[in-house]
Amino acid sequence: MAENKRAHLVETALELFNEFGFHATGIDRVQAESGMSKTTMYKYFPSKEDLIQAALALRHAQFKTRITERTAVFAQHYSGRPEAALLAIFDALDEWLQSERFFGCNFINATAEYSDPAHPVHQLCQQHKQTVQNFAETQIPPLTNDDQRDELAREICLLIDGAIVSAQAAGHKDAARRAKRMLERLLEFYGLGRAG
Amino acid sequence: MAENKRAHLVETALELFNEFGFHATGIDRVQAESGMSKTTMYKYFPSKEDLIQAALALRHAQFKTRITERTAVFAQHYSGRPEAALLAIFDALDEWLQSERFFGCNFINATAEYSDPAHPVHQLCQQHKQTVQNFAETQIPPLTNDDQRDELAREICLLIDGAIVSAQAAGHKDAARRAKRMLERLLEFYGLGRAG
DNA sequence: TATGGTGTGTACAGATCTGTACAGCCGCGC
DNA sequence: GCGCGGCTGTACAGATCTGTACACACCATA
Repeated sequence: MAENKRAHLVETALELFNEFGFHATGIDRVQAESGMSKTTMYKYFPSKEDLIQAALALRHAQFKTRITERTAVFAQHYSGRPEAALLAIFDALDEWLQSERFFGCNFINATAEYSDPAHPVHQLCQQHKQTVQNFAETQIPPLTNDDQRDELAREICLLIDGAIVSAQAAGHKDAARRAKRMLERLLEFYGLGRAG
Repeated sequence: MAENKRAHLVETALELFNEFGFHATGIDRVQAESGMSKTTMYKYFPSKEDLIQAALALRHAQFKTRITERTAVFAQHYSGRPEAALLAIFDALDEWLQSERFFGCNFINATAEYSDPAHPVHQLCQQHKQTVQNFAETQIPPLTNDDQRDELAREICLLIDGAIVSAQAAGHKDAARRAKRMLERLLEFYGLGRAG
């Protein structure tokens, strides 16, 4: 029961932080929506800061499993093509952007509220983005040049972030599909496209 | 003097909102840093919400003049090329991302704190992004197809937003230059590149 | 000198936020 | 039954936030 309570608290906090932001979400509201007492809450998380970091850690874990799973599923649609996994990343992204309760990337939103690079929250965001880049890099089929791998991975991240923000701020819910088309053209440049 | 005071208030508020976010920045701090009394402040802006909207309006105005001017300047470096203005947009972006006090796009940050699309602040953000897209579209050289113009403009916006977030959240200060390289390859697809 | 517009300085009301204190309840092993 | 760990419920301290009130100062113009 103990870990259960703790997990439920973090999940509730994550949802609220995601929708309303970190400063705008009060501890009292997390407590009310989680349905447990303030005492219990402060037992597991001695401060709001702890709760914020736990929520981001949860989000990071959720992301890793989900992106891995969904990418693997969607990659099957591009049977045999070497760039299958890369395209599948954007199908998974599309699924997310179109989802009911999409309020942008928690980590992007967090950097908006914690601009100081020395702040722990900001650093969690940087680590998350690095993880995304690493994941993208592992999905890139063999290339002659290692620098190219790194560069392509960064370009993919740029497209991902661009799609997220286009969907969130401009309301372009089809942004992931646009990013995917852009990627396909870029891959041709790297000799990885349909023509390559 | 009157308009002067008002302008100074909005400028101070904008800087603070940009660095620390909207909810985390208190009225008292704006008042203290602006150096004027609370009474005067509330005379010009009856509520914090008014101040926020005025700050975003100022940012929007600043953006429009700056992007127009800097793009015109940088476009001269690509003398005669039809895609000159498009490339210049990313030079102007680069200048911004590299600047001392860069804390991301105010409007992206605002949507992080005001997720409700019906909220006035969120709508200001959407309008801003639409303006960017319109500006990009006017910089596109003649294309046979109007749908292509619209699509290319959206792709440019996606690259811009991606670059901003890469610089802000991942710390990739060279993101604008990466986005520009990506654009150059995309332009070849549209028959607008060096090869086209 | 009188007046009115503009701004200052500050105290404060009232709400809300984080975090603490403390009395009590419930279920489970002994 | 009894003790005890885990949880509840709530009151409250102390800080901070938005917004208001009010007395006063400055200064141009009549």
